[in-house]
Amino acid sequence: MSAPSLRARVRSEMSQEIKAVARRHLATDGANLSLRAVARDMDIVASALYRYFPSRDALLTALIIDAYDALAAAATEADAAVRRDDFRGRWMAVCTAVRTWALANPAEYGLIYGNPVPGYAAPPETVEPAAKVILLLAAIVVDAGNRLEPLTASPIVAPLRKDLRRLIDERQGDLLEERLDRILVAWTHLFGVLNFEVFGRLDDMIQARADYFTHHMTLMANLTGLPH
Amino acid sequence: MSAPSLRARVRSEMSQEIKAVARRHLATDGANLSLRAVARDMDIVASALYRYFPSRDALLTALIIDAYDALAAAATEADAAVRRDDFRGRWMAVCTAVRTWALANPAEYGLIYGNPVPGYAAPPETVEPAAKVILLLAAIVVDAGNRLEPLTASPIVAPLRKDLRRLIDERQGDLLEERLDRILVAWTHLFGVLNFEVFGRLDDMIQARADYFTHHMTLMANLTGLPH
DNA sequence: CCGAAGCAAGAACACTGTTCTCGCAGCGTT
DNA sequence: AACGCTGCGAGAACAGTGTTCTTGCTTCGG
Repeated sequence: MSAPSLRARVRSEMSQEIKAVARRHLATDGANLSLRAVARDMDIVASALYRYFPSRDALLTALIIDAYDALAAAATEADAAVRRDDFRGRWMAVCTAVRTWALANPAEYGLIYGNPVPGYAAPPETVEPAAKVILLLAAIVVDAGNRLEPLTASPIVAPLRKDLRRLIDERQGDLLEERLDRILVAWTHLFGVLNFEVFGRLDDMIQARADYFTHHMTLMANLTGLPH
Repeated sequence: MSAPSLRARVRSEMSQEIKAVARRHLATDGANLSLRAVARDMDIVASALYRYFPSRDALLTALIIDAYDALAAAATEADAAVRRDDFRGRWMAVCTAVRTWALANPAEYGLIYGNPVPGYAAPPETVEPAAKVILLLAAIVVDAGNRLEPLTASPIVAPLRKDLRRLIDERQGDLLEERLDRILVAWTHLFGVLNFEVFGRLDDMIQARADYFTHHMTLMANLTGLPH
């Protein structure tokens, strides 16, 4: 592997800096950041940005991909830091890592879990990191294996069961439909709470928001039958 | 009460039509609809809109308020159509009414439950209709009274308990903290599922989406102890 | 019937994303 | 060493945006 040419290196650094500046603008202007404004911040003329990103949407897409990757990385790292057989510890570690990242990067979180931008279709690079969190949760449950607690009965109707079966088979997983069902409930809830918290819907409702979050995700752990 | 002057009437009709056209544009352009475009659609020059709304943000605000009101109305109506002592029936009626409205008006739903717009602070007119759904759910639980099932134990930490107590007292409600806690869980979950569904995150994951939703909200009814 | 008020039109300003052209720098090759 | 190619930034230009202001016209109330 040869050393990258100087040109290539400064090009990559430039791309990174553009994204960094754009990320800063994201925090204040949300998804409608201005290309010309980030160009101004870099003492660059707006058209120069087009050497690096073919359009504003492309820049946004790059930011979205980075956000997915960063969130997935934070969650994965948190999981890896806990003893493998401490299932509840891993569960809470993943959940709070997602929350911490979301609160630290609310604009980027909003970019990936808020309103989808109008004309925009999620590029294929995002599907794998987007699935990462739920895969981590599922892995914890699978690892818990026969130590899982039995589930409170709640019948799953046939069509839904088929969807669940397909999802399990697609990944060649070893999981009961009922169990995956609860994982989906927990996953849904995780981002449900976070949307409310990050988007400010809990502001003058709940002060003990960390406790609130922990409590919710503990209930979800119970619901999926994670051992105590 | 005197009849409104002709001027006042056409003015109000004009405002309504502006909002109607804007709503149409909302569906395609999302939150960044163009004032000039809605003006064009009405064979009107853009500056004329300023006779009715002082700014684009004001128009968006009006749409947001309308959306809150419409959603609250749909939920209230659904609840009212069910026998008072059919608690689970009322619960599911409210939930599916919210879902039906959200799926029928995805753009407006995104406006009120998606990314908050950057510089924007929710006007006070929105807090009451915004709370409507959770109040309806709470009312169902309160009405169920002593027919509620006991809750699976899950300790609530002191600071969070204080928040719950305050919320109950603010409305002079008759509710245990534990019970309100579960209502909040269900409320969070309701909009968690809907965000995923409306924003397309379930698209190639779950086909039986109505079943999925019903199942989730049934689990939530169980979790809050609604009688069968 | 007349003055006041409400309204729509149009021009203007400061922005935006995007495209195109034009020079200038760095690179590899003959 | 000189050439040309390629990547880059600057600048002008275009279409479109939100917003403001001025200018007339219409409609209303006294």
